[in-house]
Amino acid sequence: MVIPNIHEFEKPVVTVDIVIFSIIKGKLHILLVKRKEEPSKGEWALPGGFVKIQESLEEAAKRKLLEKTGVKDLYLEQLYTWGDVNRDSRGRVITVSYYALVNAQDKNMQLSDEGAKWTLVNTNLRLPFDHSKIVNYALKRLRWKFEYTPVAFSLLPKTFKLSELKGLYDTVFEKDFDKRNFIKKILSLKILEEAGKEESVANRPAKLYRAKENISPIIGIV
Amino acid sequence: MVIPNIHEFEKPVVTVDIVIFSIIKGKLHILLVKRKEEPSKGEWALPGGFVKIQESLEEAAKRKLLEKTGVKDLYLEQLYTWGDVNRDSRGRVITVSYYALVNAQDKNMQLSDEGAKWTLVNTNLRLPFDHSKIVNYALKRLRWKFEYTPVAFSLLPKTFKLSELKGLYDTVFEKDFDKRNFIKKILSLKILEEAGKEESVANRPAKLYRAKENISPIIGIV
DNA sequence: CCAAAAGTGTTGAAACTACACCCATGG
DNA sequence: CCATGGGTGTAGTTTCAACACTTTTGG
Repeated sequence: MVIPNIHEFEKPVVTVDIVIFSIIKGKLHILLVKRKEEPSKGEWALPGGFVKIQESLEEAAKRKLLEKTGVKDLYLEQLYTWGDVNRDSRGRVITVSYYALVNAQDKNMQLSDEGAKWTLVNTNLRLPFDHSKIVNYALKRLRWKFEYTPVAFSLLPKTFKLSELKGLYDTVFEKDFDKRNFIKKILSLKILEEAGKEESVANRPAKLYRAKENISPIIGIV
Repeated sequence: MVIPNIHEFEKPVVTVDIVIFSIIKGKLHILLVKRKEEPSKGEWALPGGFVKIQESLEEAAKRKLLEKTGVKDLYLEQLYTWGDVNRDSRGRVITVSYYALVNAQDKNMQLSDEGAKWTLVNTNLRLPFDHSKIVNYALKRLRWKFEYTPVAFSLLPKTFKLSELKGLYDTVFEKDFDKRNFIKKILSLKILEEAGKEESVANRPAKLYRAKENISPIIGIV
């Protein structure tokens, strides 16, 4: 068999960059890391790195996630691939961006080192490279996913109160949904099942729910 | 300034592959080209090729489109990036897939050569590499876009009859939408304006419409 | 006058919005 | 008994789905 030499071409470098979302104190945050190398050394940027020749894109993203957060099982989805010629001063670098949802209560969760921090999401974050664009894009996608799929549960512990779920939607959409309508809508989807009650709280204890096992991906919540 | 040598890593090859949709005789087709090289030489596959070191991903996709169809201005959108380690027998090849919508009535449209053909879309196309997966993914995205955005007009001539627009939705969704409800819905969106009447047809002439200039991207049609 | 495609309204069902008060618990 | 957050129903409005006949034109 003739195998043409596809390696004659000058090749770009391929990286992955990840927007890691989590809820900290009820607010939406993303993980940033302090860059250890030029360019933009010392600045806070999205975690990411080179794709090894023997790992798939998703494997590369998972490897980075594990390194930075210690968390293995989480929601991970490809976002978009950014390939402008001059997006990186070191040369031609194409980056495949991903976003991930991690549950901050996860017991395995721990930031790798002092060079990582959770930052409140807002659309005016100033980040190096085209990372601001990537974050804004991730936020759009996250909202879309929340609206049409049951992805929200990835940001919550296994069992949760409906008020926590509503709070999550409130934060993600920067709205204050109507409590009664929200609960009505969610329950009508039949994707939740009851999972006991809150205990020893200083007020009426809330019912707990969990997501059913095989819930369909498209729901249409908002 | 210190510029670390990011070129020490073994680098993958990056290509673009394009799913080019068009409507031929009222049916949804995609463009396939006959491969001139191994692997899968002689088989029909998606048009695509290497990304040059000095062009963006989108430029690469546009270049390929122009080569294959002669059409310059069209709807082009990135789909997904496929990066499994063994997706190409020649070595590590990452492909950024795009889809494009071309209006088959476009006067610039002409297939480049005998090595290209329009093929009726169905979900059982057997194509080399992971191209079948890419086509199915493109079809999903196309439906979503049709449902929520006014992208359909990219597949029609500048002015068109509502029955043509409905026919397009019928094909894309493999349904037969109700004529009255469809027209009601489309007109209620106020994204169309009247543009005269059909002439010299053997039946009642239809009103023609065109898409307004600045229509918002999200509509919710179906 | 015939064939062909265009055009046009109504009704019942379902989904959505807005809105305010009582309940259960711990301290 | 008080403070805190949990829980619940209705009515008006809008959107959606189903459905069939008449109109205009050229031949």
